[in-house]
Amino acid sequence: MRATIRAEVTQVALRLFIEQGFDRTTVDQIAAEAGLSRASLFRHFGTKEDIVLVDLEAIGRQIADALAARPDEERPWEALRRAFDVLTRMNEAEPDQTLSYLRMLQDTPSLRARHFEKQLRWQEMMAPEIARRLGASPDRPEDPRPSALVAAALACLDAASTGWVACAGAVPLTVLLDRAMGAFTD
Amino acid sequence: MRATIRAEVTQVALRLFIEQGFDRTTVDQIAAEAGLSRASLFRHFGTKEDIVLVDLEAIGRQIADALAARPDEERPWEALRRAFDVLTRMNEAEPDQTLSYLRMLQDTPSLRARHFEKQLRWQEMMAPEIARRLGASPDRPEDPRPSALVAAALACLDAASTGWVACAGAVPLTVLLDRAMGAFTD
DNA sequence: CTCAATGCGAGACTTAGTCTCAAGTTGAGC
DNA sequence: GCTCAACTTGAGACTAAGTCTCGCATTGAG
Repeated sequence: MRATIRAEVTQVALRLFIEQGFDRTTVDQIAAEAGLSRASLFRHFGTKEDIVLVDLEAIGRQIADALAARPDEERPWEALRRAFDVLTRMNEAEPDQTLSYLRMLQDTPSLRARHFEKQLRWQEMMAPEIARRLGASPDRPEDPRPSALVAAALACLDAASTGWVACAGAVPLTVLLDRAMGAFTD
Repeated sequence: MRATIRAEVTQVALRLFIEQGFDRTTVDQIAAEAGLSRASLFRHFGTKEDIVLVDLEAIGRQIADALAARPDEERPWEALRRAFDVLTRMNEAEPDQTLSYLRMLQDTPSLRARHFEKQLRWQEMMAPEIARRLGASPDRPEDPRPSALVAAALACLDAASTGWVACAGAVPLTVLLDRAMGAFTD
């Protein structure tokens, strides 16, 4: 099964990355330990970074769905905040795992970079819904407000995550995210 | 002179990247056309991306300085907006050049990724000043507000830049940036 | 003029990522 | 149970980025 293989490779890679660091782990090593060839590994995951970032694709869809499900009368910023509950709930379900994952993410430049690319896709998934709520016509790409709002919300999410890792999860992510996103309405 | 060599290599690389695309241009080709060895090129620029992104370091410092020079009574968001005038002035001075530069940036994933890394450094340069203005104690890294505000402002800048490229520079960047950053205070 | 420091080029080496080809696996239809 | 087609895999060559070492040249201070 495609999904099973991928999940297993991701598990192996995650362990190795946390044990010895992302850069000191080669794709060959991951392939060997996961019991498949280098070539096959690259067929399942486009890049080394994707091995531990593929799931973000699905998470992005979940967030976008949650956003679309928010009531129409809710203001965009509030709707975005609530859509992120998909993530905060994940954090609270597996705090330790999430913490080491985020730590690895934050101090590995190439992973940070790819993660940002994934968030750009999240942005593309969410922006149309925000544009709709703003009453912006979709054929006016020069209106930067939808992208700006979504990207800013994601920036708040990143800032909150960084703070969460910095305090080792002592302050709940929801609180930090409220503080970050609340810095605008004060 | 170090700076002279670098500027010349950057010029050559910029031309090649725009002519044939970033990915279809090899570092060897740039080195050959610029008249220096591959090894030397990598001594001046850490990566291929840096060849056209090194200057962002200095621009970041300029923006941070501009931010620090804003009056104390100005609200953080407004101060950030004004600090970006450093950039909008650059855009207006060389519209065509900036346009093709931004176009290349936006449709080359690896450049986008590195550009984001540079902006993270900008964020680190600006955040302390915003923290000061918020009266946040610097030894409380779990306060996500300074990072959130700065990152959100940069997100607005990116959204505005994207819009500016999308309309081929028809609407001034300052207008788009005002619109993007104004989406929060409405 | 000498010596030390610095900068450069040559070239080997590692690793990510792509591509091709041949062998194996699976599954539908007979 | 058999066959053929479609898909998957592994082996291995290949490209290109980035690192490292070493030996040579240039230069600047004394």
